Amino acid sequence: MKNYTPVLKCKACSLRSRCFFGGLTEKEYEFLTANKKEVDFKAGETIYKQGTKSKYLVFLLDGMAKVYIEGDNNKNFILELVKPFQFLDMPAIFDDDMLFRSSAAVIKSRACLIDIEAFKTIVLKDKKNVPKLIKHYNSAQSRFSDRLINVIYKNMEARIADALLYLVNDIFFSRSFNLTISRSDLAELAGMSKESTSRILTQFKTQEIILINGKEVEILNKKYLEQIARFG
Amino acid sequence: MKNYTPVLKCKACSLRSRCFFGGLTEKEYEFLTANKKEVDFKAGETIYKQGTKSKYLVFLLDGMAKVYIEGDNNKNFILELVKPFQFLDMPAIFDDDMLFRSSAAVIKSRACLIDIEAFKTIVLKDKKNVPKLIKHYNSAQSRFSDRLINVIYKNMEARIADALLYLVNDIFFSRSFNLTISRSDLAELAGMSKESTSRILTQFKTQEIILINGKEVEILNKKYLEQIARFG
DNA sequence: TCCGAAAATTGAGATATATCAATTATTACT
DNA sequence: AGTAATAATTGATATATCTCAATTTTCGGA
Repeated sequence: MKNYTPVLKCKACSLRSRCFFGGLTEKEYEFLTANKKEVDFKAGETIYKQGTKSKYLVFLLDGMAKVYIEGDNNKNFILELVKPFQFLDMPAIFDDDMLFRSSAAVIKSRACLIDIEAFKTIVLKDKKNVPKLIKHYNSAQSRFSDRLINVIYKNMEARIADALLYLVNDIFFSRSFNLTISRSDLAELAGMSKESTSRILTQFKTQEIILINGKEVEILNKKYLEQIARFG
Repeated sequence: MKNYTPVLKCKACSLRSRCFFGGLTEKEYEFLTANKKEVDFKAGETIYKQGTKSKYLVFLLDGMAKVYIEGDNNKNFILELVKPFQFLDMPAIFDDDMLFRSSAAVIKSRACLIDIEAFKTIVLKDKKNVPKLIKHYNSAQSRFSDRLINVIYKNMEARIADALLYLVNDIFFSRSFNLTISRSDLAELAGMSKESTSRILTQFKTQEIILINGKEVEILNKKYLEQIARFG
C-alpha cells in the first residue's frame, strides 16, 4: 500500500484546483491513505452503478473513466470524462451515500477508493476543507448546466463540435490527439446516435475543420469549430 | 424588518429537510435576520440572471418562482419551480459567487435576500451546518439528473406526464389544482414547444387521464400518468 | 499473417418534434 | 361591459435526428 502514497499527493489537480487533495496537510493525507483501497479496472468495466449506494469516494489514479447517466432502452449519456487525479462523481455524502450516475473505465484504469467516513472526518476536522468541497460542487453545477444546455439547445453539429473542443481543452490539452474513446462513446458524449456522430465527423473532415483517421484526430480550424459549437 | 423574522423560521422546509434554516439556533437566525433584505417581485419579473454574480442567497417567502436555463434563440428550460420557504438556486459560494441559472417570479412574490458572507460565516461557525449544506447540493444533484434524464430519454407524452406529476407531488400536493403557471411555462418545464404541450394536454384530456379547463387541472388517472411518465 | 468479430461508415426510410399560420379563447384595461 | 392585447389551441408542413440494413474498416487472437 505504502508505495502508492505519493500518487495521492497529486500535482495535477492542485494546479487545476478541482481536486480536494490539493491542499491537505501531511497528517490528513496519511489518515486518508490509511483508509483507502486500490482497484484495477479493465477497459469497459463498470466502476459503479447509478441507484446504488457507495461506501467509497472514487479517485482516479490511472487510465480514463466516463461518468454517465443510464436511461432505459440501454442508452447512456456521458456527463464527463475523468482523468487521473480527479474524483469520479460524488455520492450523496452526509446523506444516504446514493450514487446518481454510473461510471465505467474507458481504458485500463486504476482507482483509489477512499472510505467515505474517513473523508467526512477530514472535511469536518478542518474548516479550510469545507470551501474546497463546496467548490467541487460548484464546478459540478457549472458542468451540469453546460451539459444540459448542450442537449437542450444545440443541434448535432454544435454538439459534436462541443465534444471535440472538450477533448482538446479539458482532456488531451492538445489540438491533435489519439482518441482513446470509441465512436459510440463520442456519440454518448454528444448525446446522439453513433451513426449521426459518424456522419458529422466525415462532414467536418470534408469541410477540413478536422483531420480524422481512425483514432488519430487533429483539429485544423479551432476558431470555426468554436463558432459551430456556439451557433450550430 | 423585525416583523418578518418569524417567517424565516420556516416550518415547511424543516419538514421536507430541504431547507438550510431547518435547524439553526436562535442566535444563528438572529444573525442571518440582521443581514437580510426583503424584496417584492411582480409576476414575470426577473429575480436574477445566469452569468452574473450574486451578493445574496435568495430565499422565497411568498409566491412562486421558476429557476431556468436560458439558451440563445430566447428559449428557456425550467429546471424547477420554487415555493415559499425554499432557496432559489445557489450561486457558486466560496468561489466567485457566479449564478449558473436565471430565476423569475411566476406570480407576485416576495423574497428574502441573505448576505452570502453572513451565510458563509454561519456555515463555518458550526460543524453541524456543513452536512446540511452538502445535503442541499446532493438533492440539487439528484434533481438535475432527473431533469437530464427527462430531456434526453423521454418523449413528449412522458415529459408532460412528468411535469404534471411534479406539480401534483412536489408543488401543489393535490391531484386537482389551479395551474398558476402559463402553458408556455409548462412547455419550458417539459422542455418542448408550447404548441406540442397544448396538443399533448388535449390528448390526455381526450384519453380521460386528466381534466383540464383553462387553469383548472385535475388528475383523473394518476397510475396511468405515472406509467406514461416512465415508459412514454 | 490471416481470419473472425467488433467497430465504424454510409445510405435510405421512418418518426418525433418544431415551426408557421390561422383561429379561438381569455385576460386586462378604459 | 366592450374591446384590444395576449394566451391557447389546432392544423399543415418542414426538419432534424434516429433506426434499420448493408458494407467497409479495424482489431485481437490463433
